[in-house]
Amino acid sequence: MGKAGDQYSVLPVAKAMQVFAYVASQAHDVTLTEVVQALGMPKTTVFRYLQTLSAAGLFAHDIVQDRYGVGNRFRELARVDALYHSLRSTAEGELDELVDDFRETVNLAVLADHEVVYVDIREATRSQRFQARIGHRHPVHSTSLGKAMAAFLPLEAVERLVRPQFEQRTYRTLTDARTFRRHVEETRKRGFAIETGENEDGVTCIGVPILDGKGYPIAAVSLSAPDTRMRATAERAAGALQDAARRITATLPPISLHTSV
Amino acid sequence: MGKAGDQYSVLPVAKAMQVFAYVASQAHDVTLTEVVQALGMPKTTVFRYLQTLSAAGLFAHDIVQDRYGVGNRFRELARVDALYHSLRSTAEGELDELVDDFRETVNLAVLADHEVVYVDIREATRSQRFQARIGHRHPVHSTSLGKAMAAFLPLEAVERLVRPQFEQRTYRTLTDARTFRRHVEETRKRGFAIETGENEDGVTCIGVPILDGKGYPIAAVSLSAPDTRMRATAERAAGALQDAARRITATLPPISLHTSV
DNA sequence: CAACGAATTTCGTTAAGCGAAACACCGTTG
DNA sequence: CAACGGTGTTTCGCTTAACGAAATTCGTTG
Repeated sequence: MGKAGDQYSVLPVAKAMQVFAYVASQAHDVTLTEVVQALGMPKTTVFRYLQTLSAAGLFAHDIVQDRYGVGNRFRELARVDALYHSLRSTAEGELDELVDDFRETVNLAVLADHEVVYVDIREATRSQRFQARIGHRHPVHSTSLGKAMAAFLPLEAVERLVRPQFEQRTYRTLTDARTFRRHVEETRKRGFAIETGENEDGVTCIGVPILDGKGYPIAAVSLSAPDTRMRATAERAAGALQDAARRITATLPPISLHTSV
Repeated sequence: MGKAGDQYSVLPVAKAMQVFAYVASQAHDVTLTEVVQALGMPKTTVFRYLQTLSAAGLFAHDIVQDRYGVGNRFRELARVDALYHSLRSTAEGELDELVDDFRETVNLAVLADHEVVYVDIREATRSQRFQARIGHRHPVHSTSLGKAMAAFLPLEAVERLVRPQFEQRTYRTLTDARTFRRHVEETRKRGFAIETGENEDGVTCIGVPILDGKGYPIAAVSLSAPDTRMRATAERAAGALQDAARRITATLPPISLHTSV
């Protein structure tokens, strides 16, 4: 339990985290003096940390009883993390199998701020020249990942993604709202998304959504390969991706990001 | 989102919590520069916070990829909080009903560090002179709460509670290991615990355990009243407490504190 | 191999975190 | 009713240690 030390540790932060850990692990809401006695820190210091953490929303300060407990913001963060953690850890095995099976690049992504964010990537092939990286973002309209998720969003949510003029990534990129809506609609009926050189010249992608317990698309998996190689395996790929997505859905915790908050 | 401000806020802590919130809400593990760009803080500062939070175990630092993500310690705290939060919020209504029904003091407690810790208390009657307070602790051996939980613990765990000589709280308090084991055994057979003036002169308590999904006693509820008044209602009280405990158990999340870690 | 981007390390400045102590505010007690 | 003990809040100087610019290392890329 090195409280200080680690060369670059910021002491106020480290100590505040001790307070945090203490409060979070108590079954009851705590008082200032209780924390002081438990951790042996000066009263003023603990007071300030409790105030700071409350102001940040991680704690809730019950003014009436003068007690501090874990706050909603913390629970919200924990909920989101639990979902994403579960997503990544159970997706891991599925991604591996897909790579083994198809020897092509496999992507896992979520939707954030109207963009596709890559969460995990398995590269089977050599030239990783133009591959995305974890954390990188691509547009919704030019990726199979984006279209797969959009297709299973409620209509209002889809409309919030629509732009009068989408960014043109390649000469094949769809750029108008009308075409985007049509692609989304086709994807919904088909059950998986196809994107052919719309995001990157010469690269075709098949994407399927990963739905949470409530049927909301929380993420998507895709297989991407050069057009030439993809043509033969597109159908089988779609099936394999859908199977993987279903299995991932099955192990997700029963919480939804869309309903909460 | 008052980042600073609140009179007593400690800036390093407040800013570190921004970093914390950002990292926790991303679906992927993040890099230093990603956080820097997202939050607009100086590189050095963010670096130090990431180091500090990693040292505290709240983050996990993937050295290979140089990425930071939520750590196990955070998840552990979140798990504990979720359980206790659920316990308290669903117990609330039950406690109210018990107080309404019996017009006597009702207690909710957990076991921590070999002691009974009061988590919630409803006082029906006037003289709150000697009532416990939230966060206060009482011995296991002298309370119905403690005996109720001990009775449903595995034997090794019970033995860890045994002392050669227990504290004598009243002239009726059991003080030897032998008697304690006998009480625990009787409580297990009976299904609820009785304590008559062993913790406090003239006060009788009936306690029942609240079991988690795995059958471990995570908490206990008790009804306490003057000996005289309790005699008549003891049987009915035990039944009502057991019903309440069962209902609380049913709504608890499917996590156990005893298996994890 | 040069050049870039990203993470670490150094270092001097100065702001601000710190904690003792004083203060205010109960609820309690004799 | 007044004194008390225990809590939370506020003040106030001291000095520490947080800060961030810049330099450095490291790895990657063209």
